[in-house]
Amino acid sequence: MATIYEVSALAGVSLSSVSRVLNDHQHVSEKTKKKVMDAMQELGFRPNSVARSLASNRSNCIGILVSELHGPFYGAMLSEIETELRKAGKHSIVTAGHSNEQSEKEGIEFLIDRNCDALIMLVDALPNEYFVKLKKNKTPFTVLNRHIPEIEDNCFYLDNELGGYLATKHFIEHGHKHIAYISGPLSKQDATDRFHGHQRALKEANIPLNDALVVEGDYLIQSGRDGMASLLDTGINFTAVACANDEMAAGAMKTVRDRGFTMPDDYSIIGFDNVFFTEYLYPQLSTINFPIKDMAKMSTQWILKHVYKQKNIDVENFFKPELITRESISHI
Amino acid sequence: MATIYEVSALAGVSLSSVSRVLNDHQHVSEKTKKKVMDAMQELGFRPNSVARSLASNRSNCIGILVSELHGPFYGAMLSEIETELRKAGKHSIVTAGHSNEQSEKEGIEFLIDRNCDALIMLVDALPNEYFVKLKKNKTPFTVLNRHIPEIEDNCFYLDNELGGYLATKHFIEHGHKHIAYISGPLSKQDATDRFHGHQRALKEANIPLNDALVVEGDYLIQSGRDGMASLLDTGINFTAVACANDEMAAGAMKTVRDRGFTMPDDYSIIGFDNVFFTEYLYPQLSTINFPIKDMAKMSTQWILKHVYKQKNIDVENFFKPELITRESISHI
DNA sequence: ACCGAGACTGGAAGCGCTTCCATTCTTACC
DNA sequence: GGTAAGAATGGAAGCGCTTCCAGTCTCGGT
Repeated sequence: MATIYEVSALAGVSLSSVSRVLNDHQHVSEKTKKKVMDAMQELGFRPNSVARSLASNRSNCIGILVSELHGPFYGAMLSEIETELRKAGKHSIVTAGHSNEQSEKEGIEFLIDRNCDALIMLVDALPNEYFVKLKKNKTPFTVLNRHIPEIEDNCFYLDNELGGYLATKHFIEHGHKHIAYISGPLSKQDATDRFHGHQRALKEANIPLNDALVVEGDYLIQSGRDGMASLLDTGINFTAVACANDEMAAGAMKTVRDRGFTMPDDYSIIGFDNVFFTEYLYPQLSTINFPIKDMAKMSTQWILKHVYKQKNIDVENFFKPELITRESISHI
Repeated sequence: MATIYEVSALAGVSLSSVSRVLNDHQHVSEKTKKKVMDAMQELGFRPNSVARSLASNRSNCIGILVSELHGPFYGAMLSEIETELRKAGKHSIVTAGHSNEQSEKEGIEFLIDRNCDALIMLVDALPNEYFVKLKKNKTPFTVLNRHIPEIEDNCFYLDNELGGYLATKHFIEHGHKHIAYISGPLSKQDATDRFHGHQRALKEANIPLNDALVVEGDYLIQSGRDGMASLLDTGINFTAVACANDEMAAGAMKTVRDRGFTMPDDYSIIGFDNVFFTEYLYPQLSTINFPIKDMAKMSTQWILKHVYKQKNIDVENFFKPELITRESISHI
């Protein structure tokens, strides 16, 4: 691979000049610019981005840390960020944190050590204080699906409580009074928020919360199956079940069908997130939309604005969930 | 961020010694090792990986190029690779090629320019010759889901023809004689291979191929819906439809149901790939297993063996598909 | 013709690390 | 005690680029 030296030699100009045209600096005459371009062309020169990054302390790379690389939710997010970044001529380096404090930390350090210009993170094990401290570092960052009061501007988050409320309220409006709930892991903020929304809707309708009708899952499909099974096993009468995410809803639907019941006649179900496969399910799953793509896009806008100083960018940190009505809920 | 200079000063040893302990070289006494470690600890030193990479021409990073960052198929692959790599203390830099020749090429150059030690690619726009040429470069690589005869060792691929054969043969064994086919984009090798398998199974059973019962899709769900609709609209009698991937199968199922038919009684359906959501569908989709995780894992093993010289690694390039029987196929 | 303000260009010092080479220190052994 | 092989260390030259600084050139204005 040719280096800038060879280009400079072939073009008959100095290193600095080559560097200047490489970086599109002002104060380079058209003549030398052309000479350099031709030489680059001839040599098939491609700048070594590692060297550039070392010398300039700039990488044009954004580090992305998500819990997992698979799954509909993270997939949508990654894809959106990558697309937006590429439009702006930036690149993404993505790594996974596996919902584990140690490996989340390693991931962040890895990205910083690779000289990323900024970070976009969606993680759940690291505590808030970590991010508050991290802000003292030089690498700017953004946090998704999390509200950290001390660094609000860096956060992009959804009103999860409202989402939970909307879901259960929708059931109530359809005449349901006995509503079960399969929650996410209550150690996570979004899970508790969603659950609180559920409780608020119940309270508003003067329906007491029946603890026996609440089970805690882990956001994975199996826990939806198991959760629904144990709900059914209680023998308590209920007609609807709100799930804290779509995966668990899919699991619950499976159990309902395995037990010989139908949906939505015997049981109405609602999910949360509105991931792509909710439309493939039968019946199609009503759910709460989590505008992850919008949030992902917005967080890259934030970076374009704050890190690369692009103008005319408006940033919005707070997002509202919306009810998506499909076929999984019946009137009573 | 502290540099190696400060460590060397604090520890009272030379730069070289610090570097030696950093790289776990032989010929460093326990004493100086300890001094250096302590100094690093005290300064919270973290090596600048960009500088290391520039100086050593090694990055401990593997570049990964996939068509898209979302989707069940790529997600599974990315996740598997990242996990395997991390186990070996390596990192991944992932980028997307968007099934577009230009941007695939850019992606590859980006990864090479970032000094990746090796590449893992799953792309479909770039022609075979590109990879044959690429092999002359210094960066080793691996290609998934593609058989390029000239560089067979670098390829990890599935017997797609066999998969197509297995699917249709399964229908035939269940008494189906009128079998429709929704293919992938026939410009892609895997799509034509799968289709050829379908044809072979038909031929073997002395069933003539009815062109009117073949539609070409693009592997996306909508084309499954549309494909099934136009199949139904032909008015030709058929009882089963083989789809070249699961997404299109999900789309086809949707159309079947929208038209008021049931599965598997009115129509039997089979997919291809065995992505995670096939189990969520109703009826659960029978399909052909594409061992993408195994292939992803194997290709990282290849890299560990050839790039990082790890021993005791056996590499297998060729994978066999398997039939997964679930609920979407009836006997006739 | 002269001056100064920019425009343009080149030189050279770094960015933070690795690694080759040379030097010094140990140790085992005769 | 002397020697040589090998272990341990330090010095210094890069890796390929950016960027500051200083010097040269150009040109309009007087």
